[in-house]
Amino acid sequence: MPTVTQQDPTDLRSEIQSVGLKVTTSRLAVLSALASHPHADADTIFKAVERELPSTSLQAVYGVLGAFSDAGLVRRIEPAGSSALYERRTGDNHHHLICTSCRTILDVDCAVGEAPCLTPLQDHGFAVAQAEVTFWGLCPSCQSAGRQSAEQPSTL
Amino acid sequence: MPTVTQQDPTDLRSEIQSVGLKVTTSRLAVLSALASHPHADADTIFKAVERELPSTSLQAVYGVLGAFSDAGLVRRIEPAGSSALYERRTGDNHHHLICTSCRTILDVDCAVGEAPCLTPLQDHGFAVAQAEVTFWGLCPSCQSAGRQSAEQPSTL
DNA sequence: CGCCTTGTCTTGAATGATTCAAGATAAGGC
DNA sequence: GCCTTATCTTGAATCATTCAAGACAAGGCG
Repeated sequence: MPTVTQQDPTDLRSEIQSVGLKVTTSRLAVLSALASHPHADADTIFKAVERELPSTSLQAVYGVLGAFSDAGLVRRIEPAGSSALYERRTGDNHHHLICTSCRTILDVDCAVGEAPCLTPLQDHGFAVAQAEVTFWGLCPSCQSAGRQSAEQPSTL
Repeated sequence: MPTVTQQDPTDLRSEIQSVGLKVTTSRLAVLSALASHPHADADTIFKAVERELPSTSLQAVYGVLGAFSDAGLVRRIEPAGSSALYERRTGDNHHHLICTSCRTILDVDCAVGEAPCLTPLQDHGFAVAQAEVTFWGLCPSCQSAGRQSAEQPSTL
């Protein structure tokens, strides 16, 4: 087998096995593609995977991403105005900083330690399991280019 | 004209005028429907409006909601797994508490005063304009019914 | 080491939310 | 009350995502 991944394939393999999923070339390729595309949608991952495995179908990518999400291997986010995006960094409840102009996405550590934002002011009796925080703003390069927000500006 | 709204129609009328939009029966009906459906999607509003104005089209509702959003009259939110939802409460950057089982949505005041969460730990040079916070959990009645989360549980 | 079961992938098509476009209509300034 | 222009109606297109049926491959077992 030629060099298929930028990362030790053994790691990817055992990562998939550790959650009880069968190891397939599609799954290895999707996991590898996620490493180089930290916040990618299904189609972006499909195009990346397709370069190495031309027979791969978009539906297979959806299937793999779904299985990975269910298994907790990847995290699925759905920012307003985007299709679903997938990322490998899981389990730390980090948040996101999204540029309203170019839609660059960066990770932001959880604002107050471990699970900070977990407690809203009024919980209305809910058993809160997660707080999802998205910061919207202009990234440095869009600021200097004088670009304006395309979304999510009027809401504040 | 018969009684069309649960709320003083004059208020609705001036609210629409105040943002420089023409006052139409569709717009009055949509704004009124939003009062009784605090976090409704376009189709729900359409069905409510249709009861009073049978000639109304879904596309008109989309158009009205789009115009209201642009004008800042209503706020559009897109929680993961939902279609777009609209609410009248704007300008206070409040947050949302969503039941992962029945998808009930409640408003939560901004966690730390005025615009608290506005400052992430690392802003990466972004000009942050808004912080959007969504709390996911089980509502009281789903807890006592022993229901489980349908979404968004594995991510924490 | 090869078979068998079962999960996964391919192909093809359906769904649902949302948007686009063209012509008909109504709001509101004059 | 008329005219301009924004809005609404009707009809259709788009996009992400999911469903379904059959072909295929992973990995446990003999």
